[in-house]
Amino acid sequence: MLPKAYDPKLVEEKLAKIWQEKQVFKSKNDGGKNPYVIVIPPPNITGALHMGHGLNDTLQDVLIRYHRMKGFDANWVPGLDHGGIATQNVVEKTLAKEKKLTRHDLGREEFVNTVWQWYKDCGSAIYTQFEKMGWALDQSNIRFTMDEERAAAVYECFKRLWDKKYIYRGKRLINWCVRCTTALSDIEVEHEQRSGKLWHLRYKGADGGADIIIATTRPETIFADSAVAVNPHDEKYKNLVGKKVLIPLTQKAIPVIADEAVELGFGTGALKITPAHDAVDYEVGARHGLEIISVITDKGRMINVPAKYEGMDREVAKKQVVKDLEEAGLLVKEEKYDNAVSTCYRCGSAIEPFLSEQWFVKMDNLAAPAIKAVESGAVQMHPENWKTPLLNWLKNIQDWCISRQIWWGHRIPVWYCRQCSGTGLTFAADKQGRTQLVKVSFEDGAKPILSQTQPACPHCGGKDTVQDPDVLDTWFSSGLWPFSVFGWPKETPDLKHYYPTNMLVTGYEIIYLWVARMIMMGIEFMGKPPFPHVFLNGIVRDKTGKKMSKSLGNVVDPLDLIKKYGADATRFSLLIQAVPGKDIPYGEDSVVGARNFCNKIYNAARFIQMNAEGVEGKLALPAQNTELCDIWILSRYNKAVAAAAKAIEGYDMAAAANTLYHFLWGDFCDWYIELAKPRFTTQDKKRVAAILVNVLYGTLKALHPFMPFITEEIAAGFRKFTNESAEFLLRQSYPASDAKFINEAAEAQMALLQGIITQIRTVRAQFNVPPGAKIKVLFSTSDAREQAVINKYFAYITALAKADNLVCGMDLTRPAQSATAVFANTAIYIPLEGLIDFAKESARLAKELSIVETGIANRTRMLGNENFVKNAPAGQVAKAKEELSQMQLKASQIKEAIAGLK
RNA sequence: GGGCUGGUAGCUCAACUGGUCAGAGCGUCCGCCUUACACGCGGAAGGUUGUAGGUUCAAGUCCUAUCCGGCCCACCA
Repeated sequence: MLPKAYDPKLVEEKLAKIWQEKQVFKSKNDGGKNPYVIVIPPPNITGALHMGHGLNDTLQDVLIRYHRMKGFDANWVPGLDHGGIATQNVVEKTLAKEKKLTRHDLGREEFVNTVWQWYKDCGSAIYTQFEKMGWALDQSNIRFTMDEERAAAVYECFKRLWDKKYIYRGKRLINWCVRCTTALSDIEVEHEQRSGKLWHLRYKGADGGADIIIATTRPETIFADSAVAVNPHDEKYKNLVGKKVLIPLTQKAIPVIADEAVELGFGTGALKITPAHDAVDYEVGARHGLEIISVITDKGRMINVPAKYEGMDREVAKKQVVKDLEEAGLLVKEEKYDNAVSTCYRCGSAIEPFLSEQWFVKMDNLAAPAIKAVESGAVQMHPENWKTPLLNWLKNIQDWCISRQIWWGHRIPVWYCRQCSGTGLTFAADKQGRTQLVKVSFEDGAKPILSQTQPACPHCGGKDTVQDPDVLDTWFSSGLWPFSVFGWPKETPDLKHYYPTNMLVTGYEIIYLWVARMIMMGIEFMGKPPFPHVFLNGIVRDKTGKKMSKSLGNVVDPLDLIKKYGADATRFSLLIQAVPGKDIPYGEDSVVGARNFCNKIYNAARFIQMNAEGVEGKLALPAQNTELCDIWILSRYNKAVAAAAKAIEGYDMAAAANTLYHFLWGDFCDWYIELAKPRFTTQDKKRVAAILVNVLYGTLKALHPFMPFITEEIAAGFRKFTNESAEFLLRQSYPASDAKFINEAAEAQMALLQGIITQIRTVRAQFNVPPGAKIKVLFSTSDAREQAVINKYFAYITALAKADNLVCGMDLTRPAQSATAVFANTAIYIPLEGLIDFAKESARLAKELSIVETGIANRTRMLGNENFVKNAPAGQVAKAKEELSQMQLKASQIKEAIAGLK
């Protein structure tokens, strides 16, 4: 005898191993089957997987397993992302915590080695999680964005873009994170409303001219001011344009200029122009040929400022400058002001607009065909409402800053010669006398060397070449993922067979960072978009709807859930809430519910097994069935399976999971199994067992993509009754719905019986009839068909409503001392001598009556409205008529019952 | 400033192209250890579908306005 409760621990670990050993997840590129391909959004190696991965990858797993069972060569390509800045930050933090070292203590080479070691540890932890979650990922086939093949792809991509002159180096004002000390691309910057202050400062007129008051949120940058700008149409300042004013604290004279960028009416109408530290100012400065003065270093410290402030942190300097301005009487006003602060998406520090030399990719030519692909529907977003934002982004695309001043990542494959100037490099000695790369310029025909490994200089033959110190944006390599995973640029058989992929499943928060880049790169290098469909999943939030974050302490760890409830329950709890595109508020109660469902499946199987064991041989589904509940369950089953498949194909996993959940728990367990119980002692035994086994087995297959472990485990025990030869469900076929089993008439008959049974149960509960007591019931109907059904299936009512001595006839009289219920056209009389509470019964009936009367009134009004009769579809009118007559009958029966009470 | 999105039972969410009495899970209440399952069984209570108008024979579903959330994009100091 099996234990009463399902214990996932006993099966999950075992099956996860067997699946890998027997290579159940391996795809076979042998031309036999159509491919169905999904490349995994490679998780960053920044730590353990979280619930977001749990959802995202489980959705992919459902699609992969479903298509595998549908006969496709389903290939879910596993892999990891090196994660650039994010990973470097994590490793640096660990290093600081564990060894009190910085990356500079280790030096670049040693640090990079440390990260590789980290990758090994963190990576293998992630692989273990893949297995524990039951994801059908072939572990022998893992890719990593930094492995050799992917590095080759990155190099090839860089080279081709360089050759097309899409990649260039330029001095620009870029987004700089002073904590990570690196440049970021525009989309790596987040905007956050922070409460701050707006200071009004007095800039005195030079040579006795008028003063100007400007408003700024960044007083510490006044030392970098090159001008004060006003709107050209601003009457107030018209006479001042061309004059000079003095920067407070330094008395440096700067011109007053007119520029449209200044908005009339905002603040004081005058804007200090600081080209080196503000994007707008940079443009204004360019238009007016202003001097660019940097006063903040890459670490966020003050430089080129009066000695007093030199070396101060920018935030400290801000306070000091305000204080000094106040003392100098030049601070006119200080007001509260909320403004959007740009922050680093990796560490949250305030971004500093920073003038520096960086590598860029020119994007407009890459975006154009991607726009076309999205507009034409060659790439479709699900849900569709993301199409517009994606298009808007592509249409307003900015050049992509791809260089990062960090150590972990693909090094920019550009080399310079230290022996000649042919590669565009200028060197100088720094304070310590080390030779530093100071300036790269490809003007004057200088050409750098593109190479993955150290080359000799093609210009002078010198061997003293040095590689560009920067690394590429981590998204540069992930943009190539859908084809780099198949070995591109090599023309491998896999590349041919599996590209383009069928589907991308990812979160909407990385549409621009990743999805858009893949589309552009795929078209550029492969000639085709990498996938026709993008399925966007929501974010898993905590149960109050907040984003899960370590700082809030509301993070749920999938591994904990697995330990407590099993992987199937963890998966199912996510899937049943996975409405396309919607965020999921996640609480532990949902996984408890899913765990209970697992137990329900297990126990249903246990029960069926107990009763099927005695039966010899196979249990084929009977071709002909005459018993109502058999016909009914087969009809329900075939409908459920069809609905589940349809929902999966529409990416509505919540609908699919719900359908199967309710079919199995409701129809199958609550009704069919209960009706089956008494039949085990009759001639019907083998037939019932056969239907139970087959419907259960089919349902297990239908559920397998959702809960792979428990379904595999149970199905394995039942396979001997079936004709299945394949050992694993993944190698068996997804159940097909067979229309010949769908029987609306049987479902209607069964619905009548279910309704009647429920009515009787309600009455029993209402009047506290002892659960064991059998009660007599009379059915009085005016409908011959209903009479026939009830008469024929007395047994169902006896069994499920604990009734006895049933009598069914046309228009019977209501016995005294009985409770009355009405279902369809049948009145149900339950004699309850001594048990009945007349007041209670009267109240119950009155309530019932009022509901029915509302229904009657509605339908009478509808049918009395000639526009309804004229305009509504004939079916609707007939339905209303039918309902009206039934309700009228019901009302009269209830009235009669009320009148007869006593 | 532009765009997207949501406001449905105590909670979390469903409801296909407008058409039964708006559903489920959890929670609550009542009764049950009925020989698969108390991680269970049976039953009940609970909703003017944010608000105000409109279109329609018919609206949670379409339109307008409005209030309250959430998100994304954008160079207003």
